[in-house]
Amino acid sequence: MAATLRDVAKLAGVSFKTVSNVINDYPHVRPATREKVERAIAELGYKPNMSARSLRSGRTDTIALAVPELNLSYFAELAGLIIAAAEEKGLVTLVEQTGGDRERELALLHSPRLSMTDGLIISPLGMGQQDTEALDVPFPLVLLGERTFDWPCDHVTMRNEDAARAATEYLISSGRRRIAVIGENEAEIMGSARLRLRGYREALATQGIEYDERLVVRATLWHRADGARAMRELLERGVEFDAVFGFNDTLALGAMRVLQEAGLRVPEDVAVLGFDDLDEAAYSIPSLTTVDPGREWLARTAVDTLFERIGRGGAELPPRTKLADFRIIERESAPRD
Amino acid sequence: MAATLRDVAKLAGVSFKTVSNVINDYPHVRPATREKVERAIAELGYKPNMSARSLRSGRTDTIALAVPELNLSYFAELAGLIIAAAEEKGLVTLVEQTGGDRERELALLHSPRLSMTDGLIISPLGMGQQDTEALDVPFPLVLLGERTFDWPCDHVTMRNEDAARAATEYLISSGRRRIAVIGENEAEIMGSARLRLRGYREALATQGIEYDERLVVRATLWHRADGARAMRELLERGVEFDAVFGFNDTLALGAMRVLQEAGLRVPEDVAVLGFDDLDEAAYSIPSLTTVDPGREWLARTAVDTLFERIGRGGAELPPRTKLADFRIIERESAPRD
DNA sequence: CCAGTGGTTTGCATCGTTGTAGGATGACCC
DNA sequence: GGGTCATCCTACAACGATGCAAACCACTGG
Repeated sequence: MAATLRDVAKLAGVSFKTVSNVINDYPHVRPATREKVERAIAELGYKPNMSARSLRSGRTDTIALAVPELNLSYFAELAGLIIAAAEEKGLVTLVEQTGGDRERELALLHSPRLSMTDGLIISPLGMGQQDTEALDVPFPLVLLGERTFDWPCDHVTMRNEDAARAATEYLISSGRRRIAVIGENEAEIMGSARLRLRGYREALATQGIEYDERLVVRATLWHRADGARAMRELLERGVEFDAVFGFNDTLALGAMRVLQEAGLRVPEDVAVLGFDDLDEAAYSIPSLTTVDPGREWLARTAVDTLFERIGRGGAELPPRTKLADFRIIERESAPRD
Repeated sequence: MAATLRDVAKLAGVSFKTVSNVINDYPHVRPATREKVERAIAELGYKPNMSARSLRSGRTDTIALAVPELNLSYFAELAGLIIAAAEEKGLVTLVEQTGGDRERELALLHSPRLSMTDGLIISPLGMGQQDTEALDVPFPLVLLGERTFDWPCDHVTMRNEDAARAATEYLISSGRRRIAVIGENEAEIMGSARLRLRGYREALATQGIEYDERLVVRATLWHRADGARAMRELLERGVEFDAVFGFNDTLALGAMRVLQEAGLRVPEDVAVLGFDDLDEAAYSIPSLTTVDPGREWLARTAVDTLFERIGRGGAELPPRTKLADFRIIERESAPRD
């Protein structure tokens, strides 16, 4: 069927190894020979067989990316950035969706499928500290998006806790006192939910505001519908509040929608603040004040970090943790004061 | 390093071929032998080497998916559905972003990278009829999302034209007469833009409404910001209009945002109708009336179609075109009357 | 007791590439 | 003219799996 090195070699009148040398830019090839070979390659439309190359060389130039769901805008935008960053390094990306499910995350780490890749970037949701051992894998691995415990691999993470504290303080400094949060999820041991909640509580404590758990609404998934549902629940509880901190933009936008349906004005009656700085946060009505967690930096750094480890000597590097800078993007839903 | 068939075989005391037979569920293996082998596999943590398997068997159990950008919610949601559908069939998915760029789309079709996959699902934007030949490729290919010309491969497409006509008629029947459209793009020869515009014009013609090109606003990319920009342009033109048909939801949402900033009420002053039925369309304020193009069906059908062609005999199947059903989802931004 | 049968296991070639080591060629110098 | 040394090219052996065909092993029946 498809042409192989040998076919090209026969046509060019050289040994098939010389063709291989041409393809791999081996320096000692006479220009005349190189040209002859290149003509033959063009004529036959020869393309190297990647499986054979991988088998022989051990490199696949492919990485795997595991995210909960592409349906979640945050992960979709992140995946897009990672795929682009990988491509710049000559890597293609294989995308897996774990649904944030611990079993599937663990299964993925042991999947034979990974032998088709040079390494994995995973954004885990379900795994907890008890799974530390599972991360001791024989291939390059970068953990993404969580400030975790002392795990034996590279992390590229955001300042969840600091950012949540800063966001809460921002709301407080703009005069809000009864700040609800949406997105709490104690099941997710290591996840952002816990860390963001902690940041929120720290800010309250620092500012001498009492923590009221009636203002905390759970949301295990962070779709827009979950934000809407959570806000309805909050309204039903009948607690007073003058601000809502959504643990991500999607939740915040869903919640904002319900607030407005209920006749509450944003930001006059209730300020709303999100987390992620999604594309759409700038275009909601009102536009959403949010935390930019440095997503682009995260994506690029994750790929760079993985790439270093894939290269030779990579296995010897000590585990590294890299933290993105965040900033609060002020928009209409929660003005500075 | 990693264990191979031979290591397992030595430990189990059988030939390495027997181990292969166990792994591939070859029927004639004595239960006792099978168990012995399985124990050895477990003990060594053996995982088959996918590159070697692919090289030998010619199958990779991997498909490639090419979309313009994951940053566009429509394609992110579509990609998520396709990856899930592929996984159900035991396939993993490699994702490429073309940026809707013709050169990159064409380059992809010739990429040696594809020899790592069993087939490609591509959602082209930049390619036109002049590229028909480029689609005559030696591997399974499914074209997605456009009603194209007579191309020599499978299409799975939506009824762009019919749906746009129905959407426009919907607006007309609700009493609107000056219907603006956002998203026109004549550069994209074969794309949805052209087809949706055609459907729009047909509806106008049928209903005896004159086509006014001042109501047509261009948008080459379909991000939210483009919708916003287009709406600003429309407002500056000073033409009257009582409805806006965005060629996708993202455009419509961006436009709606600008409308409201300008003090126009949706739907009282201007009705807004989108296309795609994104998750977020249900949660905007007001919620967005839109066309559901049958995305889930599209994703599943694309994978099924590719899968059939990957299987043996697939090359002999004639090119097929499959059309998804659409429906109009009535929401607040454009009530039925 | 041996040929025939069917289940079970094995040996060998092979997929298309790259790595290693060494052979051929010609230029250059003493 | 022979030795040395780049430069260029080639031969051969892997990489780890699967497909094919043949070998092996009970059994059975004549």
